[in-house]
Amino acid sequence: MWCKPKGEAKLQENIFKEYLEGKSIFKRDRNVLRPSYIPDKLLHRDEQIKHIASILVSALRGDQPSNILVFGKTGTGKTATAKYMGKEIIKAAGDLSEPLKDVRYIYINCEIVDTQYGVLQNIGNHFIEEFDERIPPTGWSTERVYNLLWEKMDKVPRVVVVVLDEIDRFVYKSGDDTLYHLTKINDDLKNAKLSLIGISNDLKFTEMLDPRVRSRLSDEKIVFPPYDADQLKDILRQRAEMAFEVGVIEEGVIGLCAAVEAHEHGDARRALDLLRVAAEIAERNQETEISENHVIKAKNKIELDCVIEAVRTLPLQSKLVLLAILLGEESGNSKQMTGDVYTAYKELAKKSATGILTQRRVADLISELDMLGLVSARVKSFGRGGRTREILVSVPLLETKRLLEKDPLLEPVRGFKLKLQSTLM
DNA sequence: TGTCCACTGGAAGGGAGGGCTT
DNA sequence: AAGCCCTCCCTTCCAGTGGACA
Repeated sequence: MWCKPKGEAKLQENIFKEYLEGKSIFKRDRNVLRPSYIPDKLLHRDEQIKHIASILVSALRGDQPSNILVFGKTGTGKTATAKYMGKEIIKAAGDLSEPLKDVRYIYINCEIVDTQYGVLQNIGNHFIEEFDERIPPTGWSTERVYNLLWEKMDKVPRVVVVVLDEIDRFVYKSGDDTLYHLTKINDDLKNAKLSLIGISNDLKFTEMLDPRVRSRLSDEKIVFPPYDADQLKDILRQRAEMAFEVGVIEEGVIGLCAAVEAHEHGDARRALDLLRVAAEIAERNQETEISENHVIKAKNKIELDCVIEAVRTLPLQSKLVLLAILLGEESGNSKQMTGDVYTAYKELAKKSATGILTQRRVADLISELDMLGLVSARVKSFGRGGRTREILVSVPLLETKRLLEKDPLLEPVRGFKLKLQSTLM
């Protein structure tokens, strides 16, 4: 039985009091500042919304809309628009005087569901009422899932729109077999019709597709350009009005948030995060106004939090590789090669009593660290010195090392120093 | 111009693990 | 319990690469 010590009970009673009693900066649900919130009106995306609507309207007539590929960098409103279109089309289908059409709009984030089986299972489970049971997360053959999905989907006349967000990730990871089957499924369906919307931030991914899939998938292409500073300002202002009381935001705060992100990426998602975190910092300090200073603090916090989260969630072997790179840098070798890192890694792996991976695998892990932005690894040729990656650390050395050494599994290598120095140059 | 280095990066496949069917 | 299927992580193999150097 767990008992509360008396003193602690008193502390717990009061611990939130000062924060609860302090006036909140937020008017209501602060989630309106989260990128996942879809407002009733999406700003500066009229053209794209109209274009998609002109294609999807076929669904409301019971016909198959053309497949669509949507391109644009992160934070340009692709996902928000896709979800918004989903809300609108379901609403429009419900408003039809003649309730003849069953329109389904299925959104799948391929960053989360990135296997062939997963995508088919996810679509299939949207027709749960027509199955006797759910399709299990694993265990069936992909063919079986596909056949069942096709059979159940085709039971009644309907139009199914499947949105595959981050479709490029899915193709890179699992190939285009599923897309081939999904784009071809209409040949076999008698009652239902399926159309696909692929969302990608990589314009080149279609090069990887089988030509048949490419031509079927990209009936229509829509590009989402990055927002400029003025557009970001409008978006921030729209959300700020929903989120904050009047007078909470100091003059210039929204402009600064927009300017920072417009300068770097034109990314609305990050601009909203910046504003939200700035507000949270102000609130935590029990201040009643959000100032430009809070925005600057928020920017630093977001950057550091990203690094901390990325490092913390790395698998053990990747942590060892990153630690090897940090230790190499610490020992004065600021431009390390794959060979240097592998030598250091082997020492660490030996000491930590984990299995030692091959150099081939470690090279892949270095690429992954590069993709996460924790290191910068560029392939460089040194002539007779060979061709290899030159690896530079992109994160604060000491903080990251300290963070890694906190991992209990890395306890055996805590305080480890490299004996070897690079022989390069 | 050919050689050489130290890899890179693609492909194939093994094995473990998780979950389902028979 | 055995067999099957899928995914993930990893190894092994090997052709290809870019630029310095002889």
